[in-house]
This record gives sequence, structure tokens and C-alpha cells, in this order.
Amino acid sequence: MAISSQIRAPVIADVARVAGVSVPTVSRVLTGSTPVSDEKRERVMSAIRELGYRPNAAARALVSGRQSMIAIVAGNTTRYGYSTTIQGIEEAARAAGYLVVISVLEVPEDSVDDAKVATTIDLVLSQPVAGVVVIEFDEAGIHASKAFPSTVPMVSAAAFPTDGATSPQAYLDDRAAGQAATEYLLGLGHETVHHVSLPQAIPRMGRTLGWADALRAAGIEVPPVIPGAWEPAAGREVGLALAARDDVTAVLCGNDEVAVGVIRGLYDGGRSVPGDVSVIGFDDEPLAAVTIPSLTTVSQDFIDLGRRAFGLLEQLITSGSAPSLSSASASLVVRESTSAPRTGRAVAS
Amino acid sequence: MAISSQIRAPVIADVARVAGVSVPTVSRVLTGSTPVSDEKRERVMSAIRELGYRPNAAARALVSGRQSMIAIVAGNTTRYGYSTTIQGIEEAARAAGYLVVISVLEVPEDSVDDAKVATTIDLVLSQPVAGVVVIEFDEAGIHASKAFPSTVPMVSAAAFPTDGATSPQAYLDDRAAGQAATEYLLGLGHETVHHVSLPQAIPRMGRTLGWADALRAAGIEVPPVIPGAWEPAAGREVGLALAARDDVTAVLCGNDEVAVGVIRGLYDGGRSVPGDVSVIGFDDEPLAAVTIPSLTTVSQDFIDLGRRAFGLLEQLITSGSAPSLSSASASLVVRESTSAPRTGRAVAS
DNA sequence: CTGAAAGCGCTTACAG
DNA sequence: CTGAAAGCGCTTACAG
Repeated sequence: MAISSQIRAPVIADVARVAGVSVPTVSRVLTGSTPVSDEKRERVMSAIRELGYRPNAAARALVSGRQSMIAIVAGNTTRYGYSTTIQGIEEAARAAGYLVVISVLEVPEDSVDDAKVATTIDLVLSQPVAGVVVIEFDEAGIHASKAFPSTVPMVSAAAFPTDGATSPQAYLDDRAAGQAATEYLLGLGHETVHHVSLPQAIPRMGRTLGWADALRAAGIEVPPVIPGAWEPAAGREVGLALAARDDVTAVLCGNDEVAVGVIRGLYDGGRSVPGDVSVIGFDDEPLAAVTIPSLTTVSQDFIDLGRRAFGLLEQLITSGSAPSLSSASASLVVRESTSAPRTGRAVAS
Repeated sequence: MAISSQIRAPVIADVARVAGVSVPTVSRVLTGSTPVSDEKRERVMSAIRELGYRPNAAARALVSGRQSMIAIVAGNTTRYGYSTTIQGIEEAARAAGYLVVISVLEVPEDSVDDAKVATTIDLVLSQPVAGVVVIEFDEAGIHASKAFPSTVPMVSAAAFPTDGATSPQAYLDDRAAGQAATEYLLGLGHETVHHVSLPQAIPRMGRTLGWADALRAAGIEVPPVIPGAWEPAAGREVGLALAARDDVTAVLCGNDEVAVGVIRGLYDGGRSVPGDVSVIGFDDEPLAAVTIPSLTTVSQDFIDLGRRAFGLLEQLITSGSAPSLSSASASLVVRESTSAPRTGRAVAS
């Protein structure tokens, strides 16, 4: 069927024929591996242009064994911390000549489905990837990084290092940050600080641990963690419930979205922020600076986290090993949502 | 060097040898293309397990010609509309068995660098992708979709259809939405509505056109567009400037982030929202429901947009053609940031 | 500098 | 149901 031959994408042999050279010569001008005479190079280039030839990526990868893709495995791609970390990884990867494939872990409500994690891992490893970065901001990510076969180069980007991690990790020290934020509130004169956590792994989250650290260090009994969520709407519900309590004057939230929701719930419940209650968020997303009141929060550099994670992966790929951890810094940004407790309230209760 | 043979990843021939069958038989149990006797299948499966064998993706793609990746090309991956659209595409792609590679267009301030766009396209096409979805929310995306060679299946996801698009587009009708939002404000009694646009392509954005449509239809002179940005901080600057003007009672913003910033700027400039000025956003991101005041905004279904875009691409890949467009719907969500103008103000000015 | 040869790891007809 | 053969599109030694 000569008719269908028009549809076929041109291959290297077509270029060679049109240019009047051998296939390896075309390959040589393409890869630049060996010098080619100016004249033949010219003929090859114009044949490539004429035919609109593009090398077949699969064939190249097969023969060269070199991969130019890395995978990111994450439980979410849209939330601020996740998407910003992904951006950091992507920028660094692109600069190093790698393309990024994203693989999302389907995360059920509370428990992690091991079979789904395995499916995702299989899908990723069915592609020619040089290595993978797992985002360990949630249970699904932690499970995934444990389930990855040790044969593929893998590093993780985390908020706080996982116990007994066997692969290199880049992390933000959110435990220290949680502690600092709590100490700030205590320093303002609040008798205690309550904590609205992110959904999963409640006892294991760095920021939750840091909050408890600070309280214990100050000799204050650690109140029960208030289970939260990722979304602002859930934060509002919590805020509404908190508004009814007289003993709550300071709240540390798992992230900014929840914090803005908590503030709204408090407001709807008749409490002012920071007049009646001080609220601190986590992450410092752009909106935190312009809400009313603007948010006191912990600024975390997710772009840098992503870059560092890629840096570790690149080391692992090229040298076969990488340092087991590398941390980025966090800092408290004080804005309008916190203040000293009302006189006579914190002291008198 | 027998020593290094341990490091080599097992290939199909290794499995065949261990299982005591031929290579094609292993391939058959892997692909399920032809029946294999139970006994041999068992032997093959256990050999695969024993060796930890995984098929080489590059070899598979080369011989089968089938690709299992699609690419998303976008100017940004973190902003609400972008990341949510990407999520929609990813979910649909994953359900259909495709993995997604993300390719970010480096977008300079104002102009689009054609060379950079070309570089990104080359990088994407150097991978074995079945097709690509270009996110046309900005100039870079629009340029990219025009620059793509017609040989690769490509569709775009847009806010509003591009003039003379040659490839299938899924879009949100933000022109109609911008018009409806403006009409709502006019209906409340405002004499005119000002518009803070998103950065690029000011005259061409659907929401900007819709805003002008509504004004013209009401016989109102269209005021100059106030050039905005994507970020809340820029919105605040605009709000501050607007606070000094007595003729501004209603503002339609290019997105929610900017709207929250504008409200903050107005507030810092001594104006209340909606008391003095009504503000409408665009997108309805989760935070819009809990800010103080909560935001009246245009809800756009980006997840659905992403799904539709992937649907078009899949059609294009399998059947060679797809409808030239497909729209998702938008709706106005009325909350606290809008109200009728103060009596005696709008009327008397 | 350049061509003929071999081979990357897999799948798909071809013959049983 | 199953093996021997051919071939996907490219690159890398091998000989000039």
C-alpha cells in the first residue's frame, strides 16, 4: 500500500536516503558524537528540515539506556505546598535537561489503599524514568516511598524526616517551626495554645510534635489535638466550635487555608481575631498577606525544598548515592492575626 | 566481567531462561495477546517475581508504536485555575491509562520568547508522547499551541476560544461570565463597573470582553481597563489607588487572588467593602468562601475543563479528529463583597 | 571523516 | 499453545 506511506512519520533512514549519506552519519550529526564533514552535515540538516524529521524517543532511550525523565509521585498537586514543591522540582529538573512526569496517588479518606499505591508505582515504573521524587506530605506519600523497589533511584521531599527512612530526604524542619510559633504565642502571654492539625498522621506530623514540644517545655499540659482537614471550609467549622469555648485564646493551625477558615468561623461565632483569639497559620501562601486580618504564619520555602529534592535525586542518579538529608529553613512571619490576650482574660481564667 | 552482571536489570531473556520457555512466550503472558498454557504461565510468573523483572518501557514503545504518555504544556502550574485544570486532565488521563508529563513554558514578563517556546516544544516532542494538551490561559500558552507541529495530536484548554484556532479546544465561556457578573453589579444600581484585568492579552481576554459587552449593552461608556497581575500583592496596590477615587463603586477583578488584594487595598485606604465599593472575583477558589468579607465571584469548573480537554485529545488520538470546541459552564456566586451602592452616592455623583 | 555490522529489549506475524 | 525469525528506529564500536 503505497498510499499509506505518506502518513508514516519520517525515520532516520528516510533522512539518510534524501541526504545521500548512511544512517550512522545522520545519527552523528544528530548526536554530535563524531565529527562530520561540513558538506554532509549541510545535506543532512536540510533533509531533516525538508522531512520534518524528529528522532524517535523510544528508540533512542532503548539503545542509549539514558533516560531524560524523572517522575514525581504525590498525593495531591493543587494545594499550595504541593504545587509549589512540584514547581521547584520541575524548574530544577528542566534546567538539568529532564522532563517531569507527574503521578498522583489516589488518596482515600483516612486509610491508604496499598493496592492503589502499588498500581501507581507500577504505572510510573512502566515508563523510562531515571528516578523519582516522592512528596511525603501525607500518609499516601509515606507509604509510596516505602513501597518503591530499591532498584530505582528515589528521594523524598518531606515536611519532617520520616523515621528510619532508607532513601535520601530533603525536608523542611516543620517541627522546629511549630515549636517556634507556639513559643511566640506563649511569649505573648497566652496561657496555652490549641492546635488544629492537618488530617492524617496526626501524632507524627512535625508541626504537631513541635507544638507539643513547646508546651511541654513551658510546663503546660498539652491539650488534645483538634483534628482538622486541608480545606478552609473545614477550618470554618472548627472555628465556629471554638468560638463557643471560653478557654481558647490562641490557635496554631496546620496550614493557612485552615487558619483563614478558623478565623472566619470564630468571626461568625461572634469572636474577633486577634482581639479574642490569636490565630497562626502555616506555609505563608500569597493570600496570607492580604486577608483581613492578615495572617501571622510560618513561611516555608517549598520552591527551595523542591530544588533540593531534585538535587539529591540527580546526585543519586549520577553518583549512586546522596546525603541522607538536607534541610530548608522556615521562619515566623508576624502579621495581624496574633496579639497578646485581652488583659484580665488570660490571667484570670 | 561477570562481576558487573549482577547490577544489570533483568530483561525478558532472563525470565525466559529461568522459566525454561522462549522469549515470545514470556511476552505473551505479559501482554495477554495469545493464550499460554497454565503450567508455563505459572513458571513465567514465578520467574518474573523471582527476578523482579519489569518490562523496558522504551523497547515496548518502540516495537508497539503505542505511547502511554500525554504531555501538558502550561505557562504555570501553581495558580488555582492552572493547577485545577491540570488535576482534571491528570485524573482523566490516569483513568484512561495514560501517564502525564508536565512541561512548563518559561514566561518572561510581558513578551513571549519564541525561542523558549520552541525549546519547550522540542523537549516535549523528544519524548514518546501520544498527544499534548496546551493550557491557553496566557500568551505563552497561545503561542505554544500555534507553534506545535501539526503532526502531533494537540488540543487546548482555554478560558475563551482563540480566534482561528486550528486544533480542538475545550473552553470555559468566561466572556459570558464576565458579562453576567457586570450585569449583576449594574443591576444592583452601580453607575458603572471598573475592571482590574489579568496581566496579558488585556484586550483579548474573554472576561474583559464580556465586561465591556455588558457596559455597552447598558449604554455606559467603557472606562479604561486597570492593568492588573496574577498576584494578591499587586491587587492590594490597585485597591489602594482605587480607594482615593470617589467615582469607583464597583470593581470586577480578573481573579480571586487579585480581588482579595483589591479589597485589602481598599480597606487600607479607608474604604469598606461592600459598603463603599463592591468587588467581584473570578474562579471561586476555596478560600473565597471564608475571607472577610467572603467573595462574590464567578465559579468556573476547571476540573471539568481539564477532563473535557483530555476527552478531546483522546478522541483525536484514536479517531484522528475531534469536535473543534466543547464548553464548560460558569456561574455567579453571590456572597458578601457586593451590595447596592450607598444611597445618594451612586445616584448623586 | 564514513559506511557495513551488530545489537538495545521487546512484540508480532509465521509456521507448526 | 509455542518456538524460530524478523524487525521496530536508533547508536555504538569496527574497520577503514
